[in-house]
Amino acid sequence: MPGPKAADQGREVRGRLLRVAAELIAERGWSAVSTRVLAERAGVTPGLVHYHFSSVHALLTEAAIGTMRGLVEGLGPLLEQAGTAEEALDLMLAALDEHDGRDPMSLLFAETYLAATRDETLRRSLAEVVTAFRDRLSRRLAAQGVAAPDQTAAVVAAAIDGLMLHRAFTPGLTAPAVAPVLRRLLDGRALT
Amino acid sequence: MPGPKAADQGREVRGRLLRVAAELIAERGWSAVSTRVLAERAGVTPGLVHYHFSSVHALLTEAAIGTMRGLVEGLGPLLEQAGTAEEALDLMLAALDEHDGRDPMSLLFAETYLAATRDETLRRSLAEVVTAFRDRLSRRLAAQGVAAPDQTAAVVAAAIDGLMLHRAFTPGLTAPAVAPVLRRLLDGRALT
DNA sequence: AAACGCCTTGGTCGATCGCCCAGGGCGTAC
DNA sequence: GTACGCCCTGGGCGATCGACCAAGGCGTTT
Repeated sequence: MPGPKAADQGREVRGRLLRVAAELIAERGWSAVSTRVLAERAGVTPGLVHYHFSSVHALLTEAAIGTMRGLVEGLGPLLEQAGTAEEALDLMLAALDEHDGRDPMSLLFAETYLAATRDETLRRSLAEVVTAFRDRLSRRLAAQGVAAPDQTAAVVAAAIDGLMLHRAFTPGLTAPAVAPVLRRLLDGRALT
Repeated sequence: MPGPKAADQGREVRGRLLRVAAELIAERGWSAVSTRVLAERAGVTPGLVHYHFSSVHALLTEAAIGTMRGLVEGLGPLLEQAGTAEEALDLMLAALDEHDGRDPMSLLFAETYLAATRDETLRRSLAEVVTAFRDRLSRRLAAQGVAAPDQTAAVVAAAIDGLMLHRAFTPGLTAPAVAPVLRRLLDGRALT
């Protein structure tokens, strides 16, 4: 058996590289994250990056998907606690208020969306994460009698993402401003 | 006076570089468009790029803003012709149907949004283009008695953009599927 | 003590990057 | 016919890129 002490340190460094990668994707953009900058910020030498990961792209993929999955799965339980559909929407609006389109998490999402259009593997992983969240939201809406819950959940999720993108260059787009409009999306109770 | 013939050819090459740049932003991503690839596809030598433009970034900015402005201003008159708010929404849905999140135009928009978060000048130009369109849509909605037209227009525009992004990895998100849900956004006529 | 295994270092490879510049082609104005 | 102005070429600068590899540190197992 190899030394467990060294193995622990190795895992720690690997995790640090993943966290740094998520930061740098947001700061510099997916394709501008380089081996050397990653290593420097993680406090290791460049060679280590290709020891722990098969390529920079693989590191970025694991970092992005892992971070996004963590956030989405953290949001899930909160969604279950929401009594009404309006409360569920309020939860999404709170997320909108925390992210102005230029913060690390917003940028990580947007960068990953774009990178996914050019990489089949990433696209599948991303679809998994987003679909899982959308299904949770859909079930929540269905339980509240909202019509066409799947489509409604898809539109709400897309609208929140789109609003974050637009907020980056349209400051006035705050949660309180758009909340009344978004609430109309839940008004389809008597329809099909 | 210099030869008008040479000047015309120069303008032609400049325009070709702009068109090629818009293509490559979509194909490779904003920060992965290089001097040499631009020149090769435009059928000129690399040196010409820095003759017509001060930098690659300046070329990309002019190409992106120009293309987006062209599309948005082309959509404007169509919006004016729309009799009802529902018809205006149908126009947006038609745009959604033409773009699946992985076509050149969708990617150009998304890439420019992201690049704008890292460049003040680009951000301002982009805000100008998007705001102009949103104002047109807002006036159209206001004329139809939709409540909170500004906020509604902002949400509709953001939702369409967000849906395009999501369509890239969620194929089922077609215009017919989400149309009934989006139509609820226009139902705020009796409210504030 | 010797052998083993994992983590880590530091340097090097060829390729590519943005940008610059000396010089040639060519039509127009003197 | 000579000079001028614009367009364009091709080569070259230093910097940076992803990936690779030989060598060493070090705790664990024999």
